Amino acid sequence: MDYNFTAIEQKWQKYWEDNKSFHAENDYSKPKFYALVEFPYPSGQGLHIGHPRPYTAMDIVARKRRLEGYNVLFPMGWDAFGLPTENYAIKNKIHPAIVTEKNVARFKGQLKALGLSFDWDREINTTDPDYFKWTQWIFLQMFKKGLAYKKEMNVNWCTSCKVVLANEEVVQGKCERCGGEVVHKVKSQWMLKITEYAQRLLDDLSEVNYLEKIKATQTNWIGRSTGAEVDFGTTTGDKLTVYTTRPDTLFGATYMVIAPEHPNIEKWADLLTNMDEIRAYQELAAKKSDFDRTEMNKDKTGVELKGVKAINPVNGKEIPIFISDYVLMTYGTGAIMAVPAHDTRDYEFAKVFNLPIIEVVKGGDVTKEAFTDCATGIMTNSGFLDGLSVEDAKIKIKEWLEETGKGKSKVNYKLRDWVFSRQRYWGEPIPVVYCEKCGWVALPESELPLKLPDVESYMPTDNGESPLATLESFINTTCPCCGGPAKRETDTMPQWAGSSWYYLRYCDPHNKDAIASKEALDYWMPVDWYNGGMEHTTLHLLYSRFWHKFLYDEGVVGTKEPYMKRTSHGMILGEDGQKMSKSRGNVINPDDVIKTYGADTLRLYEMFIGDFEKTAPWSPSSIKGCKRFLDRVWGLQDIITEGDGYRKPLEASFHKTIKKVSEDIESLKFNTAIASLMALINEIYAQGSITKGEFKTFITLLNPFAPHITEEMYNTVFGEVLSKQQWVAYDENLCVDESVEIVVQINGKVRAKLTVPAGIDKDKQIELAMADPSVKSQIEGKTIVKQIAVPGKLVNIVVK
RNA sequence: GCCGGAGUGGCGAAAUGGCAGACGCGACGGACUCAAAAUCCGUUAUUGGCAACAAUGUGUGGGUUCAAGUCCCAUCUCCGGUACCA
Repeated sequence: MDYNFTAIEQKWQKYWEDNKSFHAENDYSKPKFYALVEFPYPSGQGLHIGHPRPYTAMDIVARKRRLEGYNVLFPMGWDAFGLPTENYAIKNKIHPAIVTEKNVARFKGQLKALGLSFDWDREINTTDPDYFKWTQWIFLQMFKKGLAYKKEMNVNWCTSCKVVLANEEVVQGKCERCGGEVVHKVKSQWMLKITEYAQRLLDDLSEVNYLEKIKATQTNWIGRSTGAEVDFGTTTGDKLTVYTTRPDTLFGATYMVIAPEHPNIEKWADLLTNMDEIRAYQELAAKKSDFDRTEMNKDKTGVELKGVKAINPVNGKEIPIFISDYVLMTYGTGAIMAVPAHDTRDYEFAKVFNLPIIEVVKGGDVTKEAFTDCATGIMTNSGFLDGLSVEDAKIKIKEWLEETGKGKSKVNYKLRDWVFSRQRYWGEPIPVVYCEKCGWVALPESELPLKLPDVESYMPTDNGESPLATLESFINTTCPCCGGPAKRETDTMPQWAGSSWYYLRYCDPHNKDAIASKEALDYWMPVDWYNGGMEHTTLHLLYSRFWHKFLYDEGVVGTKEPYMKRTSHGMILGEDGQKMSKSRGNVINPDDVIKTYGADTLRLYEMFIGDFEKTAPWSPSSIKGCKRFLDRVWGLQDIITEGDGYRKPLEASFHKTIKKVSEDIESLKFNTAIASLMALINEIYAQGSITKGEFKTFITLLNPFAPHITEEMYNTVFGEVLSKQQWVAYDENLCVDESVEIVVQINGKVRAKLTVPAGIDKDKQIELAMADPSVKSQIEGKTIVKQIAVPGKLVNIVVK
């Protein structure tokens, strides 16, 4: 009963392509549905076996929506700027655009072989100048609004390759490519002020339907905290401002710590008597990579600033100031008040440097450890706060700070601005020039897109500049503002740029005058359902929400949020339960699977493999079960009989299965949807035949999962094209069998099973249970305490 | 440390508080075959029993309930993310 899947799949893929079967119409009167999957990075390795999982899932949703009568937009494109292509180009001295073209062709062929119902007329590519023109345009709008700015930043610098590395290229403190030592180096970088949108990015999570874990991850990443800024005086007459979430513990502040990079150190240089020691510590801290700094976690180090003291504003006491690398310049004010009694890090530091520890909240034992879990405690040793609860003390001290002008309430975020520069070739050029007279100036829009020039080598320069920096003809230009000589920016944008707005371009991908037409955006946006990897939650997903909100403020888009619903899929692991990798030798190639079993089987198996949201190991033997199922489906053609409706013994099963499949697709429970179809086909084979009406329903339900075989079979039997038909309906009333089996429990243990008519009421059910001979004998001579009945399910008789 | 998530047969996994193990894989037995593959039929949580059946069973220990894989408290292990964030 094997079927020729290769011929059938090629036939229907060609039919869909020739007939533009999945073309999203620009008919704005129809109800729309916008289904989106993350566009892939077209790597040289070709499609990974993990790619079809989310793609098939959303393809199923898209196909079902079309059958339900929606105008569906389900597009695909290429996120093609990026490092692997550039590294390949460097190594093989070939233009990255050529590598990209080759990789895209391969990926496209592979995706088409999966029978995914993308609208290929809307294909986009982030490296296409007609596309990145608008990426650059958005950057310019941000630049004009002051959201893009230059800043001196620490970057990762490989001392061996002499290049700037992205964080992803730094593995365990070493360069991913050469294993060389990676240190920090200060470079001027373009930054985007995502922090300006922190509160809105947080607030508007309540308006979207994302998985809870996605919301939680974004919330934690944004990291809002409330507290106060407190001004400490110093013996120099300057003030030193700290941020704290625990202003209530101000009386317990026995010393201060500032970041090694804190600007006040330079200011006080003349007063400090141990400057040599301080300098040495600063150098040590600067040399440390992020890796070393976290490794050094255990032992607190630091140096006291001798010659300057701070004054605790609440009691006028003079306290010492230290520098230590556990205080970060990038968070809060780069300075902290240390309350060793109620903060673990401050406690450790105080122990090392033998500093006083004053308990200000009762309840712990501060001679042994810091008492941090003290939200319900009572204040002590705290002057006017004594006797108050921590909660009340927070309010009172904030009032005091505001009244005395020594501080104020303050909200802080962990979220930091987005480092937007890359000293690389294969990215969008940043469309600004530097003029001695006018500073940084935006290119006029008429000069967009600013294309990448051809260069000799794609290798970054010796001092870490982009390869573009070697091209005098590219760099030297005139200032759009004053007409004088100016130099172009040679940094390019990060890979995240092109993917931050790509979903908008799909709405109107060939528009020459705008990102997309207003009508197209108003009709298609927001994306109704966006599925993608959890790993993009704090980067791509957050970045694109940020850009969308900016475009909303600019009046370009009409919705506050880009995506209404966001779900996530689990990874597919190797047969050994490990991540697939060449070195482990557990990689499965989708081309091989399609050749052996066909695309329908691959799709079905990836959906059947387990809970869509969880990781799942690949199983070469389990996929056979899915092929076997499709062979059995193919065999239905041999047992078709005339007839329209559902025959009695199968009627309830059909209605139940329609319901189950319809609902399960909506909640991503593809595995149980398929299981119910398998159960149904077992019932059909037990009957020995299937009517045309039953066949139609079965084939339609299976169509989103296995589109090729179902198109072929439908076409053979009915002479029509299934993807143009309608989804099937069920009748809730007909989902119940005429009679059902119930269990009779005695004291919670199953003692008998009865067949009763459906729709039976409680009393009747109890009556029937009590009449059962085996039940009768088992409760004989005992006292009935209670009788519980769940109609259609069970009876429980409690006896003593 | 903190934030997520998960612990159920030989394996992948199912179960609105109501028969634990649907569906699939594998294994075992049978049919077809000269034989094998494929296919079809049957069995398959564990223990005891020829059997009807009984007892046990969802990481561990408690609890709530007529009834707990599911709810509550505690605890262990694993996976993912994140981390001197004041």
